[in-house]
Amino acid sequence: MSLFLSSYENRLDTKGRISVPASFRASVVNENFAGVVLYRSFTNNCIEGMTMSRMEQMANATDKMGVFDTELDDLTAMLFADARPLAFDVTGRIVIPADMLAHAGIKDTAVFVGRGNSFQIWAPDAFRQMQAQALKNLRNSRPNLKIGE
Amino acid sequence: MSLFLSSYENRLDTKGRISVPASFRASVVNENFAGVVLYRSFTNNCIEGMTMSRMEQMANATDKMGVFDTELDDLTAMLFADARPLAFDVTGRIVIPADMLAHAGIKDTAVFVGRGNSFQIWAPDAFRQMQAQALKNLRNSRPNLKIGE
DNA sequence: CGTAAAACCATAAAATACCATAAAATAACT
DNA sequence: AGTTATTTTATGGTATTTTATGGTTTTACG
Repeated sequence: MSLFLSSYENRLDTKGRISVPASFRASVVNENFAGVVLYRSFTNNCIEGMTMSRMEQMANATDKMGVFDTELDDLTAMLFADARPLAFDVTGRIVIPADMLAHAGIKDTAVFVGRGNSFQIWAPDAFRQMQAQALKNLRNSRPNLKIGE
Repeated sequence: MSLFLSSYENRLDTKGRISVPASFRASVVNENFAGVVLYRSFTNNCIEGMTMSRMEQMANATDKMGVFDTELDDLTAMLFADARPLAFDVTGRIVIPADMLAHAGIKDTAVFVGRGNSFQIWAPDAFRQMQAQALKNLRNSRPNLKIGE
């Protein structure tokens, strides 16, 4: 799976349609499902997005942690219940459900934000605030991510 | 992956295109993605550059640390959201986005600076200043790099 | 029906592919 | 080695395609 990188600010039209950035669509082009899966973020006022196959990976990962693991109950309850598969139309647009837009405070413009193996959708001002804070945090304490060989 | 070495000063044309040094392109020739990934440096007024496969390694590293790991949130928020994959054109040029040029203070000329497994892009004067300072620092306190047993 | 969703059509701007050339580097040949 | 021939590289301009976005028509369906 190719990565979701960079950020793109697109507009919703009167019918609620919004173009998924072309480069994001390219990350999905080899998938069985020609679209993305969205769910409301647990941690931020934003929408989480990923490919269907990654959703399947997460289902497998929860299985590995034990089918009756109580800690995962809440996660799976939210995650899979809230997740909505949205197919692209012919020009690469989706219609984001109204409750998701409300959760992220999105009105007429949204930012698609690359997160590597997944992505997020933010309201523009909330996104810029989050970015500024992240940069601030990073400058205070550099995280130790090792790549190795 | 072969190393990014030496420094090259190239010019941007009116459309913002700039040739990636041939020797840097040679370092990417075996990659799936024929281009480089750039992001704004967190610490310097310059642009960081790397290969796509290195970017993928970072995504995999974050996955291993846990999908909902909070420690990496800030890093991934900045890194993947800001990273831009830029494919070479037929003659080996890329178009560096305007916000990145602004961040590095680049106008019509830029310096590609080898950094081993990665590289940087600087405005010429800022680069020379940085080099001078680095030399000064090195003369004051020699680093203790040991090779072999 | 009437309403929502999906399919279809159109277009300006932005991104990318294409073509051309001079300078620099490399190779070939006295 | 010195000169010439060939290739590569950096750089410039133009043409074509893609993308985001808007509107309209048709289909699905309660």
